[in-house]
Amino acid sequence: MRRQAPRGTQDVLPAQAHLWRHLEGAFEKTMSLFGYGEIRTPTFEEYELFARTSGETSDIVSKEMYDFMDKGGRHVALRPEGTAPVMRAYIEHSLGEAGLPLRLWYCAPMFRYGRPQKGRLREHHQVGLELIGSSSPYAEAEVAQAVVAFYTALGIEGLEVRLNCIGRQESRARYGEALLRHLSGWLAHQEPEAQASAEKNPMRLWDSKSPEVQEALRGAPRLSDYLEPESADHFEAVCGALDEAEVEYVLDPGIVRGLDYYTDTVFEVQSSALGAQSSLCGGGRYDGLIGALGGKDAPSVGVGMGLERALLAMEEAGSKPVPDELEYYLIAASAEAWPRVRRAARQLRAAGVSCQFDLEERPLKSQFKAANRARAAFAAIWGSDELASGTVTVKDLKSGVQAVRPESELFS
RNA sequence: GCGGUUGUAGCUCAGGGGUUAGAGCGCCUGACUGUGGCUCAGGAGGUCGUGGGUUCGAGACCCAUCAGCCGCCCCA
Repeated sequence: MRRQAPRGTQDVLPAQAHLWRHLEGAFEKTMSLFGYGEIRTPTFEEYELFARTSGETSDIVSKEMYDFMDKGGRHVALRPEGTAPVMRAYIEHSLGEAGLPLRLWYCAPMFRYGRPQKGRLREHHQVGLELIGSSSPYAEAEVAQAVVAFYTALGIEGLEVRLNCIGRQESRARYGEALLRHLSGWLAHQEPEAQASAEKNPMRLWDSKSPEVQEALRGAPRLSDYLEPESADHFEAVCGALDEAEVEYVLDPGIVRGLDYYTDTVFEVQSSALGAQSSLCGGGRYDGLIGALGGKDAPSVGVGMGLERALLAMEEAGSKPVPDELEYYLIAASAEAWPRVRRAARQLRAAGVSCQFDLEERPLKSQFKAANRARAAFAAIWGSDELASGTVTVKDLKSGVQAVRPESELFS
C-alpha cells in the first residue's frame, strides 16, 4: 500500500480548504451577477466525445487522456476539459428549446495525464462558463468581463488578457500550408519530432518559447492576412466591444489554443506569478462544436479557469490561509468543573454557538494553549468559585480582559 | 512523453563511508496548587522516500523505482 496521493494529485487540507470555499463562493457570486445557471456533468464520458471535439491530433487527446475500458467494454475517459460535456448535455436535454442565448457555469475536476510540476497536475479543478447561442461580439465581451470580475473579486492583480483571432477551419488550413512553405528550408534541419509537431499544427509554432523558433518566424506570413473577411470584421467588433466594456487586452498571435473546436476568437489570461505555467485561464468562441456533435448549430463562447493556478496567484498576491474561528473554548479550572463544561458545550451548540473543550481533561495551561490554537474568540472558565455561585468567567483572548458573569448570560 | 535536479523528525534543514542520526521551530509535561502568547528545565517523536547492490561497515557510494521541483512539450 502506498502512503502517497497518486502522482499529480493533491489533498486539500483543513488550513487550505476555506480558501477553496472562498474561491468557489466568489465564482458563484460572480455568476449570479451575470445571471448564469449551474450545470453538473459526469466525471467521465465516452472517449469519443473528447476525441471528436478536441481533435484526434490534439495533445490533450493524443497523449494526455486519462482513458480506460470499463467492465462493460466501454472506452471511457476522465473529463480533460469542461466544454464538450456541457455541450453533450445541452444537446441531450434540448436545453436550447428554452430559448437562446443560454448561460451556464460549472465547477469540476479535470484530468490530464501529463508530467506534473508546479501549477500542472493530473487532477486539477476548473470553473468555467459557456454562453451558448450568440454570435454577437458582445458575447466575447461578456465572458471576458465575467473572467475579470472573478479575478478581481479574488484580489488577483497584474492580469493580462491576451487575445487572438484564429479564423475558421478553412482559412487556418490555407494559412498552415503557407506557413510550412515559408519555413520548409528552416524546418528541414530540425529534429524529426519538431517537424512532425509543426506539420500536425503549424500555427502552434507561434506558441513556442524557443527563441530560435521565434527567430525563424520573423517575416513569416501572418494568420491575420489569411482570415475570411467575416472573421476579420468580427474580430474588429470584438475589440471594439472590449474597449467599450473597458476590458484591457493585448493582441497576441502566440495564442493559438490546443483544441480543434475553437473558431475566430481565442484568449488566455496570464499572470507573471505562475512561472512556466503562466495561463490562469483559456477560452474562446466555438461556433461549430454543437453542430459537430449532432446538435442544431449554435454559435457560442466559453472559458475555463484553473482554480489551483488562481490559488497560486492569490498566494503570490499575499493571500494567506487562515483556519476557521471558534466562538468559545470552554475551560475547567478545577477537576469538578468538567461535567459542567461538557454540559455547557451541549447547551451552546444547541443555541447555535460554536465551542470546543478538552477531551483529555488536561491541565489549565494546556487548555489555554488549545484555545489559542483553535483560534477561539473567548474562553469560558468554570472553577469551584463559578460552580458555587452559578457564574462563569469569560475572557476575551485577544485583549486578555476577563469578567465574571451570571451563567445565564452565556446562553442567551 | 524528453532533459535536469532534489528526497533525513509534523515543518525548515545540518550530517558527504566508521560507536546509540542532530539543530531550530512546532508538540507534550513541569517551574506556575485558577489563566494562553514571554522565559527556563525536561520529554515524546525517525522504515534517513522504497527496493536491490558494493563494502568488514551505507543516511552517505552504485543501480532501479516512487514522489516533488525546474526547463521543454502542452496547457488550467
